[in-house]
Amino acid sequence: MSVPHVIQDSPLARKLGAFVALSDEDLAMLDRLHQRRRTFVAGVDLVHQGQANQSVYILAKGWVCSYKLLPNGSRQIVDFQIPGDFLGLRSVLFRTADHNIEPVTLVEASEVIITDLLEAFANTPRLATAVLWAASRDEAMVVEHLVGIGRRNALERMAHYLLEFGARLKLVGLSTKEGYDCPLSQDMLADALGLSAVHVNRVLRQLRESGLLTFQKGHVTFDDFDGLVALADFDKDYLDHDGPLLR
Amino acid sequence: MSVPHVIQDSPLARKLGAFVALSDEDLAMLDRLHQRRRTFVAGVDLVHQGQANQSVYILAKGWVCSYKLLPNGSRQIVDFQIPGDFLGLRSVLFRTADHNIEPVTLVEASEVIITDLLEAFANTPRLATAVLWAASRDEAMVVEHLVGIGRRNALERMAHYLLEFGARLKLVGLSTKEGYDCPLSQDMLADALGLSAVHVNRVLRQLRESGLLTFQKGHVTFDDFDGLVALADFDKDYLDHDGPLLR
DNA sequence: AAAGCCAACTGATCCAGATCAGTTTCCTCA
DNA sequence: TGAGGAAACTGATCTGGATCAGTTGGCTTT
Repeated sequence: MSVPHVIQDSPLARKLGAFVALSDEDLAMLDRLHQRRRTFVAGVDLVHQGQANQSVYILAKGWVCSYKLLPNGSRQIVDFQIPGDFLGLRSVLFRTADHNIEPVTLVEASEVIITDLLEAFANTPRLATAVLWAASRDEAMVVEHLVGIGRRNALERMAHYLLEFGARLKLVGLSTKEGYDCPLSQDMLADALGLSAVHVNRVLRQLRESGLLTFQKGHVTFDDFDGLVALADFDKDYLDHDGPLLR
Repeated sequence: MSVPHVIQDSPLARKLGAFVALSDEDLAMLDRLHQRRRTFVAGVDLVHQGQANQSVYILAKGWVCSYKLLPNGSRQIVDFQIPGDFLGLRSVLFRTADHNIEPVTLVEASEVIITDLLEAFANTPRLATAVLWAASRDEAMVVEHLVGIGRRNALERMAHYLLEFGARLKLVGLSTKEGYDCPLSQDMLADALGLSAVHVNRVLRQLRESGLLTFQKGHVTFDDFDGLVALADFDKDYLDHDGPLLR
């Protein structure tokens, strides 16, 4: 299909395209999946524990978080989703039904009926491969998160986490070496990193005062990128190795 | 196939059978996958970070752990595998290549060539479904582990973790309400739970002295199962809900 | 322009768990 | 049978981060 046409430029297309060369058909298919656009306001749960969904969402704009509540009142945020990420992909494939999903900001997402998705996969296997690759990358991030909470101190943990967002956002064109916009409150960071909000505040100050990064007014600025990478022992490659084995 | 035959009773067959009614064909297929039996000695890495494998293993006997090393010398154990679990399933499907795998004990496992596995899946879709279900359950356990490290104190964390092993082992007939054999050293528990070995020791003593559980000489005994469940806020169901959505 | 709110920010104090520096127990093997 | 080694176990001390109890600053609402 060398007929010139408008190239789709959704965050998802960007992300997948960074690892698999997508054909025009693939792009067209992605486009079709983006039909029914929906909007969600911040703070209202999208998915509750135990809910069995019949559709997936592709995040186009805004941030979302997945968390679990403990009966002692505390909350652990397992992951954040940013534009280009799938919401609920896993809980559609399986009855995972295990955590809540809540928009952090005003969110725009495309609803995809599960059958449409499966059909798309059947017709464009390369797309399916790319999506599976993305899913496995998400899982690697959860593991890295686990390692961070288990064996890194607060400073390293924060540095690593904020660098990781940088890498993820860069893939969808929302971050540069300089920094990125980040709508997370210190409370949310605390619940993600297993820290108290008070300590998050101090750690952020410490990072700022040592000239490594500044997180203020919803914006993260890398003041000394290499210094941060060294402090956090951040492996720039782990989020973008060369794609899946299956082809 | 109502012809009487010897029913296969590998741990994997047991585990999968607990959630999906496997036909005789399914069982026969599982049997065939168990052909090439191999043995591994404790302590020698099975898979190193970055290694791309062409085969999977089905654990038949012994325990294995998956861990990551940090440059500061500490180790975070991400997960343990017990009989009936797959080793390296994920890193075959994708170039995940992200953590090391090391036998904790003498291990017996069946090597399965990736192509054989995929063929098996194609021929016995019910089996494929069951395996996917098991994989998603593994992922849920990693998330639960993350939550534990992030938001539970040492005592709850330990109680929860040991209860989880109980539930997993029960599925393959290696645990009862009374307890189970557990080959893990206090060091390994420490690296899994994000604690120091010294503290693991004290926590274990505390559990013993409060009459909840005894972990001695490689054996875990539940002295007060309900008390433990209450302390750990353990959801007995989360490891055995009713199976996958896909059929 | 005052009232109300929420997130960011602070200082003071506390404590769970780390670290250090051992001792004890048990198991193996020469 | 006794020497060596690895886990298990201990007491003493230290500390990273939690908790408590606020204040400050910026934004909305009326």
